[in-house]
Amino acid sequence: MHPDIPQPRLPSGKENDLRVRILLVAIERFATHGYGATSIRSIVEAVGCTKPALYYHFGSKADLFVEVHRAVQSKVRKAFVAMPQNAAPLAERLERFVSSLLEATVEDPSPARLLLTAIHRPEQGQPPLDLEAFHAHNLARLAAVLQQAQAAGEVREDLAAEVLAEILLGMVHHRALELLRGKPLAHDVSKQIIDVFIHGART
Amino acid sequence: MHPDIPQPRLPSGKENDLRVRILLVAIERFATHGYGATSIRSIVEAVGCTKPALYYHFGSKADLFVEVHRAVQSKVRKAFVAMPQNAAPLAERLERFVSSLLEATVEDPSPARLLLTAIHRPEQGQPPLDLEAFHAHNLARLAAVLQQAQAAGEVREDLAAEVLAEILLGMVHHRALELLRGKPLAHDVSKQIIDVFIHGART
DNA sequence: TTGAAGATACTTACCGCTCGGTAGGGAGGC
DNA sequence: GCCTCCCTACCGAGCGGTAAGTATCTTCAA
Repeated sequence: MHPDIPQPRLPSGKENDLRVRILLVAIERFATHGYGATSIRSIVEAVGCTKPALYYHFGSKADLFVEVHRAVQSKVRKAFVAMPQNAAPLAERLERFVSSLLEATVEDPSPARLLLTAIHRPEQGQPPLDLEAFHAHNLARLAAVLQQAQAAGEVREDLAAEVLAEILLGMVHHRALELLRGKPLAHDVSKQIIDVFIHGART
Repeated sequence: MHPDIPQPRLPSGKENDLRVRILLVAIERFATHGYGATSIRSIVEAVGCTKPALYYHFGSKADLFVEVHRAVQSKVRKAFVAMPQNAAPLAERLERFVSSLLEATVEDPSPARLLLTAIHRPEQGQPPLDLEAFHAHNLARLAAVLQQAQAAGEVREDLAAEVLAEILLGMVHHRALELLRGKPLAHDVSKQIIDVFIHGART
């Protein structure tokens, strides 16, 4: 009835305002500084609330971290799921896939930072996350596309599709890591990566 | 003059026994847990000395960390320097290079862990290390080999040698990261990587 | 229509612990 | 007597987490 009144309390109105704000700040902080080096104090200071407010919505630092990962994983998973539905030629499918991952990282580096760190550099004391399953799922998606290309005679069959998928994902991960370090993307970087992956470095 | 006398003090005799022991433990700890999560207390406990003993030999935690990196970088640099002197065919040179890096990592994962972490996940609060220069130097070594192969007509020239070197190094870094996560090396993994790098995934 | 009960969503103020680092002293060789 | 090398004992700061109180909204009996 009075839509522009401050509406000081309650979830219903704007979907748990403070909880969402904490989560967004936490994503950025955990992504930038890691688990151990991110203090609850720094989060609540950035949000503009107090510690018990945070502990009211998230039971502990570990719980908050798990929640952060849950939010980010579901977002990234979509890029991997969307790929196989594309019906274009192999090179173009792979190129779009790589491009979508890299450009999403340019727009918002936090998910990539969070996931790559959690996979390659889990910290002691941080809660377990089962990224193995997440990683395996994404790898399987990519491998399925390559296997399909193997069946069509476009891709060599002496190496398993999983091995090839692992190699390609390695190229992408590495380029993403370089991007996170600050190296800007050339406009045709996805094309370059896929071209080398498919045709190799030979003449 | 008295080379085999115990000589309980002073650097000369056994090269500063305690200092070396601290350094070795610190390499392993910093590599395993990172800078922030490694406490001086845990190091001296593992070594079997006290904090002031450590602070006597290394002025601060940051200084110790820099010293650790200095020791490790000079070790790894050798693998990159040794490669170009090899006069075998391209595929074999690259394969040996990859193989030497990966197998050194199996023997002692600390250097790889330390360097890859410092490059991809520097922590706030940790001292600056100028890994940019280290990374650029290693990349240039690899690029030089590829440029030589380009001149010999073995490698495509539409992509710069640096771009190809970056891609290959990405494949190696990624495989090393997987190794550090626990995925064991297949006996022919270096061959697979180089084969895909040179010939691509196509049929 | 009201007003007490209760749930919700926070606040201020504190706790115990671990951290990097140090003051000051002592043992032993030159 | 001095220098090297290392010890015991301590410091202030920052950490994750909490006890206890408070303002606001919801519910429902009188």
